[in-house]
Amino acid sequence: MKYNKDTSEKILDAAVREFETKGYSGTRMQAIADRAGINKALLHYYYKSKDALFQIIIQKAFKVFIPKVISAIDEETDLFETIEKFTSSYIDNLIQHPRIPAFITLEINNNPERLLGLIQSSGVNVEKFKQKIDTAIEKGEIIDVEPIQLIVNIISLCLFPFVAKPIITGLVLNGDEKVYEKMIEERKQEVSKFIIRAIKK
Amino acid sequence: MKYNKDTSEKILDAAVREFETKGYSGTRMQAIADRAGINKALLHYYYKSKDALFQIIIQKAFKVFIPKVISAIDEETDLFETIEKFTSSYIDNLIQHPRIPAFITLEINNNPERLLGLIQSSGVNVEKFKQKIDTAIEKGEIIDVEPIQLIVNIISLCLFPFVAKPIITGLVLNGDEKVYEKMIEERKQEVSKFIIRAIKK
DNA sequence: TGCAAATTTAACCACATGGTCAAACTTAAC
DNA sequence: GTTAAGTTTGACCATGTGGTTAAATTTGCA
Repeated sequence: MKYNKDTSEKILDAAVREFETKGYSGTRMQAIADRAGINKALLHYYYKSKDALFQIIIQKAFKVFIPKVISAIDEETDLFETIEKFTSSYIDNLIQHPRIPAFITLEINNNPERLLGLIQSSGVNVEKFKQKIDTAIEKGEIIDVEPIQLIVNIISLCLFPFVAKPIITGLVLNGDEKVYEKMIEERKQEVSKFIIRAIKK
Repeated sequence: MKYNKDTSEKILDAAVREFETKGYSGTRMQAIADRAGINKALLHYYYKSKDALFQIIIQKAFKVFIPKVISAIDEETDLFETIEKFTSSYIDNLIQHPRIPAFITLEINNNPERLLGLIQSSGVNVEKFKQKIDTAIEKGEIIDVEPIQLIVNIISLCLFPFVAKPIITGLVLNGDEKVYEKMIEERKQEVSKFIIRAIKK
């Protein structure tokens, strides 16, 4: 018998919760242990250091997203369908893991090197998407846009509502979480409609 | 003679730098003192605690933005002009204070209560903007959109590129800061064009 | 110049934090 | 039940942290 899978999972769950809300430096090993219902020494028995635990969690977070992102872009469909598939599946994924964007934002601003390597080596390929945009422009399907601007727009519209959930809920929606959730759900359709309307000839 | 304005400013500058990049819990009083070229006791002589210093900096950050945001929305112009004025002046402001969005995002996810009160009491009024959108729909100037979705879209397109600067620069722009700056500069025009094209009838 | 107030400093404190360790406990196989 | 490996624990340590204090230095002004 080796590591107890159950305990190991419990720790990971607890650590994700703590890191996602408090960030790396705001998270206390004691808090993770408490949340997992174990003691600090056991925590260090399973994961040798705070840094190691953090690294593992970041990697898991990326594994959730990157493959889906890639598959949407890679498919041999036209630009409009790509945008539709990408935004809806991306937002859908984000609904299931809503705290990840804020977490990544937090940490990438704090320690860009640590995360950038991870993202870059994960195989996301923006070039392919740029080419699709260029092709659509040549074919006269969309207006003449700067591919980078369009890509930034798409990412912004998908991600920002998750990053800024407290601001949106508190400021625009008077603190109503239900309205927030409904709005996000609608965005699975609305975002691509909005984008396509903005670029279609 | 009372507090030395110069020293006080130097401390504030240093503190802003530290808090903006490291967040509240990641920031060390010693680091602020070092950056300001003074020692820790003097730091506490000017600002009684880390929390107090942080509070002052947040309030300053808000004072920079809120008034400009309000003035753009308040003007008695039509929706299209409001969007143009708002996005270009907002992005322009962000260019001058590029680290504030990430800073606010970090802290609002960490401690929503502390910041939300501040924002809410600052007099930002989303209702006025909603009404402008409703009016434009009634007049048939724009297609039938959910005002909240449009507002979230506008904010997302303005803010996200600043929040996610390291991701965009690293992943989409191959680490080229100059390209990033050029792209942001162009967004002062591009964002409103994009939005208006998406909603204009 | 002398003095009182403002400013700056080095040394210090209490406490929190990440991490360790040897001992105790569980478990499954023989 | 004995044993040996894996698992869990309380007590502990070194260091880093925000914050204090009393004494020294500088400053403006009579």
